[in-house]
Amino acid sequence: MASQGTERVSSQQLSERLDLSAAQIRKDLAQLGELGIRGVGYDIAGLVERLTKVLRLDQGYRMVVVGMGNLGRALSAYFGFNHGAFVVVAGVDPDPEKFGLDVGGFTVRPLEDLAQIVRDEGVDLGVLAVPASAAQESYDRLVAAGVRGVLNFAPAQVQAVPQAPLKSVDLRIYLEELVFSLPEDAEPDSSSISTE
Amino acid sequence: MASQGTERVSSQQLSERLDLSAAQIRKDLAQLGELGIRGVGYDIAGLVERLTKVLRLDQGYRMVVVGMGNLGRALSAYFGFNHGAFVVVAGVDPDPEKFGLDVGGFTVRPLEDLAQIVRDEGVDLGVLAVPASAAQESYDRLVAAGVRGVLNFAPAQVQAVPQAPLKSVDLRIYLEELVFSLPEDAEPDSSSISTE
DNA sequence: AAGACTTTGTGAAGGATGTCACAAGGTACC
DNA sequence: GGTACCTTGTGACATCCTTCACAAAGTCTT
Repeated sequence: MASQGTERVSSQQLSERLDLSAAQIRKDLAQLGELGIRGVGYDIAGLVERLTKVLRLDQGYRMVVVGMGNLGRALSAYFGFNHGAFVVVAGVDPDPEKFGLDVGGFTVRPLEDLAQIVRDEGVDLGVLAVPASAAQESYDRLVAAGVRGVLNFAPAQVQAVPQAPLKSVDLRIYLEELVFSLPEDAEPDSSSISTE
Repeated sequence: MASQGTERVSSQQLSERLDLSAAQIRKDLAQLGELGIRGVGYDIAGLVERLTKVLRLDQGYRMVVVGMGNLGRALSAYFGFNHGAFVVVAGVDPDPEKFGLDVGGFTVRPLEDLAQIVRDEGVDLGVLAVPASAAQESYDRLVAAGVRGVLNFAPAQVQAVPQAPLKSVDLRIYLEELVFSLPEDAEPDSSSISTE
């Protein structure tokens, strides 16, 4: 909305866009202070500014991607092209054949250089795009190198420490959620689920 | 657990693994019928079987990936290697330079062939790995071709029809959630959030 | 400037969700 | 077989979250 030049928005309009009730939106936004003006609505620029600050997106975050396979390269491109608060500054891999490979923006460097890269580049966050078997070790390396948080795409249980929060994203879950939301075409045994 | 040969599990053990209360797990599982045995716990094989059925993962799902850029290829590999309920059977792209490109398992085909591919290959689901600007059109094409559901990775608002549910995954959200969970090192203006 | 119309912020009510605690049912060991 | 010990399933309770409804506050038109 802001990029389209709109100046104001009502909770009613937001509710339609976000598929929430208008009351819900007002309650939520009121938590951040009195952002709206009665009879008028919310100032979009003001909302963006306040939310950006509350979500801590008013500062930049520098990231390193661990694992430069298909997923690692895809994530680098996905996050790297972003002109927002996030920028991928480096990618590492244990495979020597990948060293020096250009992935648009930077070249792949050895996993061993991780600590040095984090220090030199001022890296804040790590992204795990490694096989499940290497997830825990990679997380530990990132923490030892000094990152403040880690986003994990490996389907593995990783034990985290409080100094470096871990957020895991298992893409298969979304496929499972999707098939569960599918309209069921004549599935007779579903009656046992929806008991009262 | 099943692949490790464990036979039984208690709600207590599950609660530690899943970071939920034991009572919560019992309440949830009890919804699916009396799966456990008092004094013993839950039979893992039985749980897996019941959950697989309830989540509708007892049937296979064939998928086509639209957009064979970095992300499309990564997702194909990610989902395709999966020996579970999901398998990627084809990938399409509008760019003629990509036609015939081998991405492990299949070769990239023209976007125009989509309808035919869905018909011939018995495709159930579509995966959108296209730029945001092409998301809506790609969704419409998938629906016209006859898929039953779509998983969208483009950061765009896509209007869906009830016959083909849409699930959108915006990877940037997870970065934002991660930074929000970061321990705040001396942020003085956060006091206005946690009022009372 | 007065009245009709909007739209926010918010107490109160209602609904949904999670926790507690215990009876019922099962195992294991002597 | 009896006793001590587990563990599930579940009503009752507590807590959290959402919706409702309306006063307060602003705009616009005449």
